Amino acid sequence: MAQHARPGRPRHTSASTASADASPAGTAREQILDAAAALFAEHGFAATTTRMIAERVGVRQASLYYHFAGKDELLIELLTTSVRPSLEAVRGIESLVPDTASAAAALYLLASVDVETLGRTPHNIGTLYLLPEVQQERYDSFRTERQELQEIYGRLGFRAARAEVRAAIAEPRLGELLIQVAEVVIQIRRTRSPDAADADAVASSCLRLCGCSEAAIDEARSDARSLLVGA
Amino acid sequence: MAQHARPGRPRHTSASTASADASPAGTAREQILDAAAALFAEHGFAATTTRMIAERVGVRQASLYYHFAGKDELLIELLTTSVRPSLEAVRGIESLVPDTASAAAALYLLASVDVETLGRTPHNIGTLYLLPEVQQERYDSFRTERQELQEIYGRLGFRAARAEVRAAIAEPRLGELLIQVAEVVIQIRRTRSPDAADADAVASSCLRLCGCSEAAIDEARSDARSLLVGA
DNA sequence: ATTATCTATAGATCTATAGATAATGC
DNA sequence: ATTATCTATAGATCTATAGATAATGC
Repeated sequence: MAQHARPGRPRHTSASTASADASPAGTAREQILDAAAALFAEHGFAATTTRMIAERVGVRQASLYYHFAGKDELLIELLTTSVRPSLEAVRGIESLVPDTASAAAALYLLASVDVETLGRTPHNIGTLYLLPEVQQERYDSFRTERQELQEIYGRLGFRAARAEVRAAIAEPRLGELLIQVAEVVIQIRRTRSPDAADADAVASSCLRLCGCSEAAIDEARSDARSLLVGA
Repeated sequence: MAQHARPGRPRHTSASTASADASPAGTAREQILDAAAALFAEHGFAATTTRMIAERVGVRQASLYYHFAGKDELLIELLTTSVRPSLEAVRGIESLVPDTASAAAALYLLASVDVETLGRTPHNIGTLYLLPEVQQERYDSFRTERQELQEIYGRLGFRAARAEVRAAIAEPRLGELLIQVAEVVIQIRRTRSPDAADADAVASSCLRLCGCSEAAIDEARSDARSLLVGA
């Protein structure tokens, strides 16, 4: 085993590592978070028991409590460390994009980055935001962040939109629609792995939904690529 | 009480009806299903206990089992009786629309009806399809139906799409995107009540996503209305 | 007699804590 | 001595069943 020998009583180890899973270890803490993420995403929060998590890691149920105060803390930690950074990555795009670039290029870039991020998170962790439990007040701060992302979509989309669309759909509504389009990746991942074609389809769809012409979309796509290289 | 006196031991009745809820009764069975729908949608399936359901109805927890074999049966019944019919309502649209009408009008109509239905179900019951539990094999038949709806979106959308879009996005992918746009209503209902402007915004967005021009959208909107009147 | 409820409770969890133990590291 | 696990278990549920009971209806 490449596992570096560390202090502490050894694990019970009964066929746990034998599982064909890709469990490249990491610290015990990371292993637990990874198992919890996979199970929360697949079964939901309430339906996932601490025993299920422990079994997947290969430790006894009670051992989780050496690393975490409780089940809630696992979800909080996952929302904080895995989902929040993806929002922050995206947050910079609005300011990063120079005024000379079209809003359409910025929106294309935003959607691409968002889709890319959601598409690569382990265990489709983006689903955690959709869990019914996260609707509770208790998780307000996380929903506030999604709200912020939605507003960025709204602002960029509104700037990119053609006049008729701006007249028909208010900015906040446009934000709701665009983030919804980007999050199709979460649904896609339930049945298959999204690829580059999906990323382009989603980003282009955001622009089409704003009423951009095909020529404008082609331009935005290539502008977005040069922005990405320039950064 | 307008409640018609029926056989059976009376309920314990401790301030249960005092709750400010709109509980226009109906049969006990209906009351239980209504309570379950509200709680499943708000807290999820696993996090909702049979005690919570019983309390909302105003009966003792064990009394539920006179009407239902178990908690699972409640979810099955809700998926069957409340969600399935909305799919069936929509299913007819594809065939109903005469060939003389544009595919764009048919897509506009489909999205409008879908949004209307999702927008009016009690307790935003459309969320039930999104519960993690419904991903399990056990509920395959219900996901198959959503799949069918998605295929209808794909076919109509592909027919309505302009050539450049058909070249860029395959029909099944288009279906995924369009159903995702329609289901923004479920998200909207978490914070506010969707209105007619939302319905038009969603339906128009579906057409824009297919690359339709504003003129084509205006025409589709008015054609959809006359189709609705004609039926 | 039939119906729809109730009370009481068994059996199966599930979360979290207490205290023991088997390693490493000084 | 410190660390990370283990075993054992308390206390709190939660689901579902058994059997009693309070109505109506014949």
